[in-house]
Amino acid sequence: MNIYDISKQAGVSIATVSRVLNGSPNVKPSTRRKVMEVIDRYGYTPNAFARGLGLDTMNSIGIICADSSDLYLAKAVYYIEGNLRKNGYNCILTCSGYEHGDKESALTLMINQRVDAVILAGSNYIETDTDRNLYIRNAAAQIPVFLLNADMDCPNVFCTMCDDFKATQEAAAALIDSGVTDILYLYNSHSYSGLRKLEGYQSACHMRNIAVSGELMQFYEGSREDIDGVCRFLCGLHEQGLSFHAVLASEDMLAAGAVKYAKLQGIDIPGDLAVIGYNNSLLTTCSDPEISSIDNHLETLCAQLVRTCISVLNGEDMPPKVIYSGELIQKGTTRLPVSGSQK
Amino acid sequence: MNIYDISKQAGVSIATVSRVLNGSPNVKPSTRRKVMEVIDRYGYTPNAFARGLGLDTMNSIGIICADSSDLYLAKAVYYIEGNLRKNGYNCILTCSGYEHGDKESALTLMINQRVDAVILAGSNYIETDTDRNLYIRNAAAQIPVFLLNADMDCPNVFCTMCDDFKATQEAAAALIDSGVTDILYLYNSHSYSGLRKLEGYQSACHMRNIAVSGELMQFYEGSREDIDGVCRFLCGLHEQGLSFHAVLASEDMLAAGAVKYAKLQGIDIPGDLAVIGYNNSLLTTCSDPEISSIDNHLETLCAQLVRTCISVLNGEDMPPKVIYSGELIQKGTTRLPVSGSQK
DNA sequence: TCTCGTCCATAAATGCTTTCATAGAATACA
DNA sequence: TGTATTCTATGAAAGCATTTATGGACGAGA
Repeated sequence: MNIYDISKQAGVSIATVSRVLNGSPNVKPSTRRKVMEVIDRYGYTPNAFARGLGLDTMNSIGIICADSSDLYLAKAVYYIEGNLRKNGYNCILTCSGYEHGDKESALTLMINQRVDAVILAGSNYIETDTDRNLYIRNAAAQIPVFLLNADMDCPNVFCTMCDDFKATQEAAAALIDSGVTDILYLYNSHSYSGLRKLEGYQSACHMRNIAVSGELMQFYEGSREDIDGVCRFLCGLHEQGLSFHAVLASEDMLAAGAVKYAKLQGIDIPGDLAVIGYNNSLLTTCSDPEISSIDNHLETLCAQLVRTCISVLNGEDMPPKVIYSGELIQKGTTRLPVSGSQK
Repeated sequence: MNIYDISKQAGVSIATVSRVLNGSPNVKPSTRRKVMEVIDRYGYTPNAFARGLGLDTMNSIGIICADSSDLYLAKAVYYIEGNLRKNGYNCILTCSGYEHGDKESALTLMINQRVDAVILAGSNYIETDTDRNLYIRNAAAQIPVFLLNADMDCPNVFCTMCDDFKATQEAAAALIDSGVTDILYLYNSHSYSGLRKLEGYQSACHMRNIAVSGELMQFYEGSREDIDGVCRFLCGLHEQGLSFHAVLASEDMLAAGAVKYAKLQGIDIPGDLAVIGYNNSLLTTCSDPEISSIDNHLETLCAQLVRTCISVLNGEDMPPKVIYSGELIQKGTTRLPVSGSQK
């Protein structure tokens, strides 16, 4: 059943059927009714491929993320998909993993699929070595690229992000102001935002005239799901005699590991160890005590990102960067004066 | 840059370019080289829409789930997407929410997008009122439909599931055998698998000659993210004087709430309260003590589902149902003899 | 010389959108 | 009231970029 069949049944040309289908105003009401009646009778829906060929779009947008099962990225995908759907777009999802080459080929595949735009969810697509971002520049030469929580200067690349630097800096400063000078910064990603957070921590130390010790910046290499691994990792540091009275983590799961570690060692939280996570995810309320965490307003970020995306696709001029602030949500693992989260 | 341009540059016809592109054997090696060279030089990739029109497929498969940010469904989507990608398919993701009408329209949209097949991830697509499953039957009349963790008898519908009934039954039986006769069954979904689990609980009670009390089967209506809400809910039951020495939950987040409740009330786990969750998700290791949980081998399920899907698309005859067993993973919230998890 | 196989070009088919042209109706003007 | 002008509604046909069925040219083997 194609547009010819419908046109024949309705006694009009295919052009008229097409006009009816696409809501063109130049159709006599009686004709429209006649055509609609036939369409309904046969339950006809236009062939999306043919439509795509003619219009050079199928209204679909690619979402690439490293791992959509990650608590944070899963939420990002969910919010992005929902907003896109409301705007009449559908989403092609690909998980690229964390390997550089795989990220690149995922992007190429998307472009070959002729998506209208591509969204890279998660900052690990941007590297500090700018040469390695070349594949994104190449992609942006073909279709608009939207980055969530990453920053890059490139025409046709639009960034929507949280100021992770500032949020971490403020949190660290608040910890220092509360009297803790030995904050362990714990992170598990060399991604763009991962590094920005690290810099925020360092900056706070500098501002407060505290020496930044390499030992107090620890990189956790284990799986993102292995909370016990984090716990063991911290126990190891403990045994080596490393002393710290706060853990500032780049991700909630690391903070959850820190809480476990403290309990195992009989360390009082937040009395003897303050813990701050990042993302304010479900994990923070599952832990005991609940974990204080920096919320970077993911839902807002995603809504804004999609808004930018839609506007760009509509040919509007859009700012290349939109930056939001993060906010420390205090729960059971800190006891800081509230000003810590204010700007 | 289209296939005509390439054919002109290479001095062959477009048919030959197409043959080269699609790896047809009937091309002289020297011709193939010549064409490939031009293709590489111009970085030509065939237009996916035109290809789709000609072949009536773009090798894409729809994944519909209620909420891809849910811990469990996010994993499901991740595993399914990964397996499909390995097989050369790409995924169009839609989150339908839990409303009946929205589920139906999501499915219709997918079909109009001309996906090759559609995967419904999560059992809430199947309802006990079979009339309400009509939309799935209609969909299956057009393209193959694959259900994860749900059961339905319908041509062109293929089910891959865990035997949630048996897994819950065994867990409940093990609890009873350990001396607990007042098990609170806590659930938050009337979905197919939600009900199967409930029946498993009831069956175990029957088998062990324990009266099934309506009060001991509690439905939690709150958000799937509100662990504290579950805690409050249980505190409420406690205050009403309901007595129970085990919580068997249909989902880990409910179990996490139960653990919180016990701590708040000073109830010893697992001594005075055993807790069993379902899905064996990240939440189980975040909680303290870690939560014993039924693992339904989601990764295996998804791999099998995709295998079935690919086979069906290749025209192979496939069994309409594949059923796996669940397994109780004991952690800190139970102390049962190990045989509980064996069949 | 006939047959067969290999390799490739021509052309039809896929199902839409859209431009262009035009018939007829409606309006303007004398 | 008749003619010129504009609008409205529609059809014909030209894209869009592929795949594939058909058949022809050519060379090799019998």
